Amino acid sequence: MNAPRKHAIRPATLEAIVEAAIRVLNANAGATMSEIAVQAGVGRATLHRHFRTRDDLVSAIGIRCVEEMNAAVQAQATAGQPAVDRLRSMFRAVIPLGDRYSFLGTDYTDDPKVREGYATQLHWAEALVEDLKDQGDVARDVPSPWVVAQIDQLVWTAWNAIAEGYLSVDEATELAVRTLTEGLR
Amino acid sequence: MNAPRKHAIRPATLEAIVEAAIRVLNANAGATMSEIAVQAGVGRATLHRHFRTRDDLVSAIGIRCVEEMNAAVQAQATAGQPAVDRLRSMFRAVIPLGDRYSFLGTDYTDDPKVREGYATQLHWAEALVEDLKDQGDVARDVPSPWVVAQIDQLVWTAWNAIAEGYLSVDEATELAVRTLTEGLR
DNA sequence: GATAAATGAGACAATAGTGTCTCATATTTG
DNA sequence: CAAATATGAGACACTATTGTCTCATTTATC
Repeated sequence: MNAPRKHAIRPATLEAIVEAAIRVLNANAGATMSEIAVQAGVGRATLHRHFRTRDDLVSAIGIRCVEEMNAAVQAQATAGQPAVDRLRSMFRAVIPLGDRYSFLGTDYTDDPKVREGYATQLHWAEALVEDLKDQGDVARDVPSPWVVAQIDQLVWTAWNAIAEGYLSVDEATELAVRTLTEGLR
Repeated sequence: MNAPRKHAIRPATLEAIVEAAIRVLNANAGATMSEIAVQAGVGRATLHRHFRTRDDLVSAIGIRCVEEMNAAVQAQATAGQPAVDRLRSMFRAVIPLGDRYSFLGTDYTDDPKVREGYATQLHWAEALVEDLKDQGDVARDVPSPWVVAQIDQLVWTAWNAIAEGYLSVDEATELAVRTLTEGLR
């Protein structure tokens, strides 16, 4: 089972590759293996040793990002707090990840695990929206898909605001919650 | 000046190429010239005859989309209506264009005309936000870049809702205005 | 209908990226 | 320190795409 296969990867190397791939692919969805290798500070051959093809690499980091997101989301989902507080917690946990998973929207990986992870997120978001409606934080006549989409977009807007430096994480989180429930009036 | 150069393009051919390019590139930012040619129903050589390189073609349709957007936006900006009504008119005009210019976000063209057109839009949006604040439709303590970003995102969310068929253009427009000002409570 | 020009189809070289391999070097592990 | 092995560097064949060119055919224009 745990046979020491040839070309086991060094943790530091794997980490460098994955982080570089996330960084580079978010900046440019069509980035080449060479670019990623350079940014990771490893040889191009090393990339191919551990991820046979480019698609394998893209899938791998897709899976990683989705799992990261789900972990952040579900860590907040357990508490028996009011729905708005869970929404706020979720925003605060997910917003800082904005720059890591934004490529998932464009560089769509067909990997079933990515789809599955995304479906999980969607399902959780729908449940939260249902709770928000129950509590009267969101009106019943608003289609749930609209609310879910809005939450998605707010994460991105918030991360952008932080990246551009005109809001702190807490301010952006608060403004996101406010935008969704009360609007900007 | 107007010397009849060789290889003047036929209007129908140009139209077919541009429309196909917009369609194909929105679906797949990395689409090849061959794919575009097939979708346009023209030979690949014809593409290169009128757009020397692939970048030229991408720039050209980038410019076209931005100009289209600006035309739609500015047609609504003239009237001396209240700010909210202008916001609503703008949404109704721009939302249906969602599927044509969404690629501008990803397949970023460095063309100065695209940048310029985008800057124009941004400038107009900022002015509208200022008016909304003056009218009390948007609170003064909300950073204007946040409001502008929110408007941007709402256009995309609204178009998506229409594409997925759960809202009409009018419903989506109304919901967008409502989301921005009153929130979803 | 005759002429001119735009187009389609295909051949072509050039380029860029992928994936494989080898061997010397560096690093870990005992 | 010694043995094992992961890595870096580079060569290599292969593929896909780009951009150019030519020539026969279609389309527009007079």
